[in-house]
Amino acid sequence: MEKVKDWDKKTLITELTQGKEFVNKLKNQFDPLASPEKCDLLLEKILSSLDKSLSILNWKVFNGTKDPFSCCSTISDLGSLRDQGQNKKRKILHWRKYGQKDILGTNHPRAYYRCTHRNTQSCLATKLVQKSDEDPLVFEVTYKGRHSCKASQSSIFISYEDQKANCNKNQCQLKKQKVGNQKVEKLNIKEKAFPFTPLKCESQNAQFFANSIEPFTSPIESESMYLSLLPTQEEEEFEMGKILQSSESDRIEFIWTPTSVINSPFCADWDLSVDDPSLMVDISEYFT
DNA sequence: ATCATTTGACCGTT
DNA sequence: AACGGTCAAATGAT
Repeated sequence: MEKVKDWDKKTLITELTQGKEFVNKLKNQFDPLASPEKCDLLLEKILSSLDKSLSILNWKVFNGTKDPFSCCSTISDLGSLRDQGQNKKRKILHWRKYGQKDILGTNHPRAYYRCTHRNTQSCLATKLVQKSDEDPLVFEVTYKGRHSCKASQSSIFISYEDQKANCNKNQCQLKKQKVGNQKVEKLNIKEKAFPFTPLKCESQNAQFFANSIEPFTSPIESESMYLSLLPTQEEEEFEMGKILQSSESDRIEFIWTPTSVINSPFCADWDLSVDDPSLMVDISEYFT
């Protein structure tokens, strides 16, 4: 874990240093002979460095840690995550599995999850997780309903833009579509593209994905990852059971371009689960 | 002891 | 009857 922290810190310093260098270069471009293309390129690089740096810091912030370079975190005010660092207290996850089914015509079973606060706060959000038949590295996560629990009303979120930038570090695809007469969100996660790849990918972990991934309309904490984005106006209109007109144009699709996994500033953080036996579920056992 | 997961049973829909 | 979704007792983990 210490190595991860150091690595994380190094990444941040590297990014900021690079950014500074780009700014200096850009400064030198301010002569009448400099090409606008070169300036644009430098600007892009600067923005990229800043984005990456912010991603690191933002992750730390919304992960509830006081030390920006501390990997283990607590969101105690939400009563949702307990410190897993030194003491081995049980983590309270946001999702609880309540079933698993083999689905006709698919190669992998479908797992059913509901919000942990279903009974205590009548939160009816559920999600389904199923490994894709087309690409065994992809997990299809379908979200139904919105969270109404306290955690969902927390104000610990970062901005939409920052969150989206964070998501850019993952290779994922988010669709909003209709299943039956319900609108749901479908999130396809390519597990190999997950930023904790360098540390954790060998022990591919379905349970991890199932428990950690949030749709951006569900602003709640997650285990080791925070994909939640603040809901847009459009998302606000999206409610369970609310039947809206559906057409191809009605379907919203975000495709985030993959970025380097190894260089991702997120990488350092994904180690949270490494020492967590609850996350060490053999994926082959789970999905075959 | 408490909380989470597993898994067969059950139920509603088609 | 078959299927997908949920329940709940048994089991496992902390």
